[in-house]
Amino acid sequence: MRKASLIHFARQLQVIKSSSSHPRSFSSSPSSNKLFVAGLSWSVDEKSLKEAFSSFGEVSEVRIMYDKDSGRSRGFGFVNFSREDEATSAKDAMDGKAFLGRPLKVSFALDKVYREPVTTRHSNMGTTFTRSR
DNA sequence: GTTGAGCGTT
Repeated sequence: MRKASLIHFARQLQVIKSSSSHPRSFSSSPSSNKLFVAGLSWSVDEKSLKEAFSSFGEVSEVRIMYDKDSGRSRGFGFVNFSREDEATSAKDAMDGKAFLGRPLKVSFALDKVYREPVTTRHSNMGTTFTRSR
């Protein structure tokens, strides 16, 4: 068994466990406090997005992806809430709603949170080869 | 001065 496979499998298990540990509050979707927000206007920054989502709960983190070259917004970002019900209500309220002229597309974010660095170790005689992705 | 579905950095 490879290490990367174990990590992937553990992440899958965590999603299933978080879903099955709350049988009653299961709203037919992998609930999370992280929201994926797309359909943003090009001129939307993090502060305006946070101001828009702060009315639904306590926003802990807001990140908008900007282009490395031009520095302009790529039109999507992420909003972190302190509670899952806040994120759920915010998604339910803001999804499909217009924001600065464009219809917003809000959904739960995927757990692309930790990307393991590409550690290519040339040990002696190929002792340890750690390839990720 | 542009574009328009999507799942991101340490």
